[in-house]
Amino acid sequence: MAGPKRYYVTTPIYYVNDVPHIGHAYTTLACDVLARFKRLDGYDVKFLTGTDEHGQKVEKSAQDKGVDPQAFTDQVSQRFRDLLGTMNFTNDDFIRTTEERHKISVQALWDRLREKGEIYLDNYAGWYSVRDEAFYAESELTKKPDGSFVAPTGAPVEWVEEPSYFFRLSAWGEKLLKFYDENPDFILPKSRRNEVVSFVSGGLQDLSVSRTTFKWGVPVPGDDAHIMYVWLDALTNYITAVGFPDEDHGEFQTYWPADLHMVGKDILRFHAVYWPAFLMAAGVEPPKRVFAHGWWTNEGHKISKSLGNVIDPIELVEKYGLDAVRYFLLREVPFGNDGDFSHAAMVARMNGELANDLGNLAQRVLSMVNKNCDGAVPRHGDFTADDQEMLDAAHGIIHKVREHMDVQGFNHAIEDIWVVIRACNGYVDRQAPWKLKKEDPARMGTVLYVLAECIRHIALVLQPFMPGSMSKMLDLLEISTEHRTFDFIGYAHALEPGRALPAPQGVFPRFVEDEKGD
RNA sequence: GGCUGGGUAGCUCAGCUGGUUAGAGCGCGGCACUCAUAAUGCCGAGGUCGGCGGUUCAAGUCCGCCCCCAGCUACCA
Repeated sequence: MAGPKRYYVTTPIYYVNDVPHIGHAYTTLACDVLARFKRLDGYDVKFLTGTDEHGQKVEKSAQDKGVDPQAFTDQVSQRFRDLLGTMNFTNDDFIRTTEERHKISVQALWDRLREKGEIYLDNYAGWYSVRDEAFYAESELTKKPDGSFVAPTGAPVEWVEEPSYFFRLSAWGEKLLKFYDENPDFILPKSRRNEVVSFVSGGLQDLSVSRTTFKWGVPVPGDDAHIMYVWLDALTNYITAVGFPDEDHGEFQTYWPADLHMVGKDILRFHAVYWPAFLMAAGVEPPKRVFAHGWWTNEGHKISKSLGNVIDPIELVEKYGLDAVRYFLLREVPFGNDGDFSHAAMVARMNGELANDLGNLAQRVLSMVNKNCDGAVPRHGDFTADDQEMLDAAHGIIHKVREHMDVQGFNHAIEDIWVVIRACNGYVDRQAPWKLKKEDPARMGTVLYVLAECIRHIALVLQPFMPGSMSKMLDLLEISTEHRTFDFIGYAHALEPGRALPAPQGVFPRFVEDEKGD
């Protein structure tokens, strides 16, 4: 092994006050596929997810239910842990901001920033709406005839001042811009990077990093009247999970800086501006990449709680099947863009690509093998140019997929795999093994062998996307579980002629509409 | 308003630093095949490449202006 192959990927920690929805599943899915891919590719992977459990809203929700915040978060964070199993996610750790390890970590980071003079005490002043429990910028307010101001929500606001600690973010603008410049792929996609650069170029103000208006959070060391700002608290989870503040040993040495923080576009700024600034200020290396993905709409409509059209990932899985959903979410849309979830599109992908292209390919090939080759991997003769070309295409997929995965180009990776799947179907028709059966049985064996090898490679590279289904497909080829990493790509580990195979079973059934239609 | 990215076949989109008849998938039409999950393969249908003007021997591909769409324009997460 040349150099350490390690990969650290994170999801945001999800706010426990939310109910898990498709957005959460989507973010974590992308990370899961990357984590699985890297593991199969020989990397030592750490895949982290978790829950953000502090803040005023949580405190209030707990109060409303008459339970203490810790009991409340214990309960609601479970919903996020349940989703992991439903989606077949393979996180290596699950962090909660209410854990002791995290409190130690955040306070250590705070002390570090304080010692370096990056945090100072001052007053936070602004227009506050008691009704909305939020501060508003003056530009957001509307002036009423009587001279008072009103929030965008229509709520009255008042000018309030409270003591607060501030982080000297204003001092980090130039350094951030230099960092972005030296690390052009730090923020992906490119369009998001532009937005962030433009935002930072516009100048930064110091950031209020403590609150005194509620208690549910990590206390500021040495000043219990203050609770740490939720984002400083939340972002730190990424280093807590690798053992911070112990930077000299164990996981921190192995995994930090993280290779990728996967986030939704709504929280890009926190990850691409505040977080690297906090870290640089504390003398800790920033992560290598932040990728901001897009949002889903539902049948063309924006998703919102008030519209009641929130998509529940569990319902999707029950209706379409887990791997079909995993496939759809990463196939349908160029990763980074917004996408639309629709029943019609889902069924089109399921039937057109999974059932017809891939499922049927495996079924037609394996049925012929089962019926005409004594139910065993066929023996093959010399390969023709056509055979060779087909095999080369199958062997070569990994290179293209790897390139795409390294920039989170999931849909492109899948597209390139499908090019080979379609080529296989074309090869089957061209070679017509059902004719060779009568004319040249030995040649038929060679053709079916080539196809079985192609299916093996296709299944290998698709494992990260559809682990359950590809496991079945590899079972049909009698590939042992130890022979399913990318080390087994190529001739050296080709199928062994004569090995008995089980009777084929369909891996991707077609989706049939109910009589009623929905 | 400012900044950024877009407007290419019915739909979703590729088209790198300008150069032969503008591509893919889906959908549609026709043909072939019958191993397979009413699956597959082949062929085709001709889109003023948002509009106008310009640079060039040559422009979706560069420049200018205009129209339309989306995102960003700081401290709820």
